[in-house]
Amino acid sequence: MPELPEVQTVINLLKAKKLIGLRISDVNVIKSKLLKNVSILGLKKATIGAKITSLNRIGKNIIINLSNKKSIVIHLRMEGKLFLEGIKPEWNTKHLMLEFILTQHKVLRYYDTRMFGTLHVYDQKNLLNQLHIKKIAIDPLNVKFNGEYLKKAITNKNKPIKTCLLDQTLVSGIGNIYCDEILFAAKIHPLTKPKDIKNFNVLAQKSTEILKKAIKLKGTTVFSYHSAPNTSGSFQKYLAVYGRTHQKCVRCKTMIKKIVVGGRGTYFCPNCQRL
DNA sequence: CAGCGTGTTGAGGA
DNA sequence: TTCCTCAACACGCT
Repeated sequence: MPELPEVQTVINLLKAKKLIGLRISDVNVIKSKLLKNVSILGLKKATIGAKITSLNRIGKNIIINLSNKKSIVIHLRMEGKLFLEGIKPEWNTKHLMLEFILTQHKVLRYYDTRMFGTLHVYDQKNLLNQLHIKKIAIDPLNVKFNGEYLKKAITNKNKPIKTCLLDQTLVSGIGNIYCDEILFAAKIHPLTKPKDIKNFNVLAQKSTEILKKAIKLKGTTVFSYHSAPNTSGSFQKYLAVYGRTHQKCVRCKTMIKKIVVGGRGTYFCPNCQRL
């Protein structure tokens, strides 16, 4: 379920395992469905021989910058996993889609059960002009993100606040789980229309606060998320509403309700979060 | 066996 | 044109 904290955790772990500085010596494409704007040959030409120089994140996208001024952009979507391993795979290879063979006997492997993930290759100088990258809004960790930004971005929208927070072109990084947690923390009903929101500052603060805490805890492990083999997050211990249908609200003991908003399962406390 | 799901896109409707 | 909703993607789990 990688949302911003899980994606950031993946990046943090890749850095901790010293991915930066390694050179790509070969590429094995097992399932080419992952490749979106390059052929297998194109990917090989663009990456073999290049050194990995830096890693960063745009919204939920992982950006791998190379010494030849190319960037590999990976989006994990629902179930993607990007692990830095040794020669021997440390995960079920049934869902292995791609391998970057690296120096120092390391292999960067991409696994994806549902094969929804995407990989693009761009020239670094063109990266920010690519439509699907350019349209991604700032995330709640950005210094420019605050109540005023949020108000400006969403106040004229006519869809539920929950749907707005999930729209990556308005604010990036938030997914279904943290969205419910943020709205609970801010005491806002998920169906509230943006024009009825009184305190955008609280909403913005809670967004930043919750994502930061989740990064500190290496993300949330529910469904199948793992940031690395043998590495789970622990934020799930702090989930206040997500997945807690028919359990008591941690604040007021009212039963948590589940509804569908914009096609997504949505958990909230009918007492703390009123329309 | 049927239904559900963490994310995003694009088709179609208003 | 612009905004919004919802099915579809592919597979494992309950």
